[in-house]
Amino acid sequence: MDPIPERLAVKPSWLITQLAMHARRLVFDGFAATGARGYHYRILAALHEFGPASQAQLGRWCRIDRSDVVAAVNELVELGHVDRTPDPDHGRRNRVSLTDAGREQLARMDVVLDRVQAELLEPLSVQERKTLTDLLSRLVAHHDPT
Amino acid sequence: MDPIPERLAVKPSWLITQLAMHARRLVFDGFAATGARGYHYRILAALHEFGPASQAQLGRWCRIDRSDVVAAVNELVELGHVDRTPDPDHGRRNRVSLTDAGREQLARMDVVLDRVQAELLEPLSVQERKTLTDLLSRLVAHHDPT
DNA sequence: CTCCAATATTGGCGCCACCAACACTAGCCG
DNA sequence: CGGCTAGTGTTGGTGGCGCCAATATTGGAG
Repeated sequence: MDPIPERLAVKPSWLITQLAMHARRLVFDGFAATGARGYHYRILAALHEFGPASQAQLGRWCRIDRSDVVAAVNELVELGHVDRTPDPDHGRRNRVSLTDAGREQLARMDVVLDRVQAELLEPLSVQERKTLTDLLSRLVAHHDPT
Repeated sequence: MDPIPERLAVKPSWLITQLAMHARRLVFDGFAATGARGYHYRILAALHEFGPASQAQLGRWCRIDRSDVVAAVNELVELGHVDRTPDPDHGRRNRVSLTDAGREQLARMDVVLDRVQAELLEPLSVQERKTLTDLLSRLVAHHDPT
């Protein structure tokens, strides 16, 4: 019961945004236990992979607006997951770096996210998951000027 | 340049939410020309397909919270796209119905959305689009208890 | 030296989703 | 019939996410 209007149910843009909503809910609920949110994971992941960086660089890597990076880094500093120090070689620039606690938090969030992926794709076979990921990757790459 | 952290790029939940962001942007930009937004289209589509209904019913069909339906219907009434009249058979309930102007607006928005789908899926072949839509439909159905 | 690009920060906006509380109504069931 | 439960409309608030403008400051190019 409570069918979805055909006009919507048929449109890829609807399917994608609806599924994204379910995904965000799963991620949000999972992260809630760790006291974090999406922006935190993105920044921790970037720092872990690329090393210490300025906030502007983090924003470009994570697809987060500079002004939102400020707030997220504030929170991460407060939580002790990152350090923010002035860049010695560059007056105005900050140097954000991962702490040990941040690394641990990242590991915790990875566990959560693995569970979320499994739950999100539960109805699909391994082959289908691969197909879906491939198609999505191509679309994201196409729409991300990067 | 400005690569996406591997941890993110690999996760279906990231791909889906990122693609959803691009989709929402395309839809938003397209709808801007018509002076409407997503909620409006959903409600107009439901009214066109299922006929006049209460606000609570619209919310269930469109996956919109009751309180948000209030605001959206207010805007649609203001725009002259729907009528809101008290349900004669049911004291508290309203009866929301589509106007001629609403039907025309829905047609305009359909044109916009068709263009958006084409742009969104541009890199994919016809067969791939079908595959993607099928996979997404199954996932959405799985996560939508309704 | 001057001008331009980049950086950090503040403050604000909008969409979408969600929740709690209230007032009221309909319908059911004892 | 009376009272309770479920459903309805409405107000008001919260939060995540994405985005933009303005400001102050700094580095580097020309």
